[in-house]
Amino acid sequence: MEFHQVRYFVTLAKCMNFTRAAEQCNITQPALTKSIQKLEYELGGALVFRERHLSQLTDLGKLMLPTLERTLLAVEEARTNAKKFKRKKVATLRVALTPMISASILMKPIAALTTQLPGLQVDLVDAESSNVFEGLLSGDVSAALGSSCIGPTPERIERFSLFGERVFVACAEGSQMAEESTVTLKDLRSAKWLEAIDCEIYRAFREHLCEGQVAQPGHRGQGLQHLQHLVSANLGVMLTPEHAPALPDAVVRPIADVDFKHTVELFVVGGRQYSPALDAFIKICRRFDWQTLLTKAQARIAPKAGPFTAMPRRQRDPEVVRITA
DNA sequence: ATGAAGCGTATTTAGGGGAG
DNA sequence: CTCCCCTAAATACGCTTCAT
Repeated sequence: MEFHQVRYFVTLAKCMNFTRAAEQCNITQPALTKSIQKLEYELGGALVFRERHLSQLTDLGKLMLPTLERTLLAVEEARTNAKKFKRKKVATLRVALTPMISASILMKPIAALTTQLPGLQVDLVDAESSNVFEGLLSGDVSAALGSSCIGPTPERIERFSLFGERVFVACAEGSQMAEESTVTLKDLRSAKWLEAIDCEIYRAFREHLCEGQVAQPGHRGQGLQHLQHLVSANLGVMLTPEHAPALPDAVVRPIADVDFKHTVELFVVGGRQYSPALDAFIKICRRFDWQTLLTKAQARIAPKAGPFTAMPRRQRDPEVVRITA
């Protein structure tokens, strides 16, 4: 079955006149007749009762019409979309963020990207650490931002380091923990601990530093924002990366006895031909001045948090644990 | 180069309707 | 009732395009 046969039949079904249908299809009447005959032969029965002024669809014709109309619409829609895609009017770039990566860091890169590719649509989606690579490999997302804490990647995943940063603790303004300029692991062990679900940073912090002792799980959330609201309501404390914007009712404190650092990385599938949007996105992310962005983030929280380097405390643990993911 | 498919022109076939 | 004209659909044949 050919597409033009479908088009001719649908046109014929609308006007029920071979000559007029042919005119509308910009062909001659014999050409239309032949096409309809061929379609009828292929479908195994007449589609139209030829009765001059009283021509009408046969039962088979009536049965076929809705399906063939949908086919025609689908093909026309596909053609339109293909044309738009060629003109880059509806291109989409789908980027996943693991739980502790704030979308705020992507605003300037996305602005730069849409300047380069007007009409580009960017979809930002949440991803859990355990299935972010699955999403990349299946093509569900084009790129992902996550932490170096995520560990080894599957063979086909390519990773680009964007910037290194420290990980702090956020607590409610006015809470006991907020009174000190730094917090200790001991403080954290006795605090109500808010945890991000399926998050590589939390996993690294718990497994490598605290040997499971910190976790007195309180409430849990799927990402930064959920936990930040819980912190603002003084329902517990959370880990927060340096780049993350803080809510007004929360303060950020360095962990005195832990120098917890990680690297924010960009993940894509290697060996694939990148779309123009993904190619541009990778280049922009790799060239972007992340340090300026981090400095601004530090300036935002510094007045409350004090200096980021571990501050001497009256009763601090003797040894500073240093871990860099 | 060749064959298949699509299409166009010219012609044929078939039915409806009006005039004589 | 018959003939003629008009309209609609089908057929014959040839040309063009395209894939192999």
